[in-house]
Amino acid sequence: MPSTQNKLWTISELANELGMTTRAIRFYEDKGLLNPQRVGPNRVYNYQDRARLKLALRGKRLGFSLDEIREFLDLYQVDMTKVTQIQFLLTRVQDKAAQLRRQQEDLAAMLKELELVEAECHQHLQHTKL
Amino acid sequence: MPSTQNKLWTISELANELGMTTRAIRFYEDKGLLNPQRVGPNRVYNYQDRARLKLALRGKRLGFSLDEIREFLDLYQVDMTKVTQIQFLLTRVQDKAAQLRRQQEDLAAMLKELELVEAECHQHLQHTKL
DNA sequence: GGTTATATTGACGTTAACGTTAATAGATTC
DNA sequence: GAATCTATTAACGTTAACGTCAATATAACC
Repeated sequence: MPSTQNKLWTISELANELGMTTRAIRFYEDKGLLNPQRVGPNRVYNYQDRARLKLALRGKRLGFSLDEIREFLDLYQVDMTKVTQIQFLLTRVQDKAAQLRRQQEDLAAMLKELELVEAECHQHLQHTKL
Repeated sequence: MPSTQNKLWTISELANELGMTTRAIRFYEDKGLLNPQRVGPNRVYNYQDRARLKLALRGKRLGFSLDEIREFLDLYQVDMTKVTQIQFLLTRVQDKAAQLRRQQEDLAAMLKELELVEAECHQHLQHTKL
């Protein structure tokens, strides 16, 4: 039974789909974000690799460094049978979440100010129309 | 009548208060983010300069480049008497706002996943306690 | 079987955002 | 008035995140 999970991608297929270069993908591998299988010398990416890469790109859009993104991705690699590992994971997850909530506040503040400027624009344009 | 608006800062005062280096502040000036008065050769910052710098730091926390931050700060420098300038400003403000809303979605998604991981942690820890 | 397409590693180049001296000058302190 | 503090400009150094060749190998096409 062929599942969607069995699909495989070449490096340029992934690069095209996700709007990045093959160079960047290899660079991310150097930095420990990915670890695809090989077929001979060639890299081959599975569904999980692709998911990790997408998560990485989201991290980039949010302004995180590749080091931070690797830390983030590592949160999904923890052995959930070992209690000490889970406890460590928990505190790191909570730290990251707190950081993201601060970032949400920054974002909200920035948006609020932009909306003020927008309203001001509309006002002035209304005035000149009269 | 002395207003809070008349207060002035030296470069190292600002740097200390905002948790950055004087080098960074001068660098931001090179990039056109600031333009403080001078007293002799020395820079002197007023309330507005300080506000701009704070906005810049918020932009940094959100992952924007100094170029993007300058564009953003320039939105506050528009002559609101000239209709064409207002119209141009309006579209740029709306573009920026749209970008921030996409970023909000990314943030929300990331937080949601972290909260899932957190819940999973709690579950596993509960199990081992029994 | 020669060209074209796609892959690899390796190495050097580039841009952003500062850090880090260095050399200099005015202000303050002892 | 010698030393210390704070400021300046200028210049070179550094790290991250890739871009851009170059040399090479395999696969696919005609």
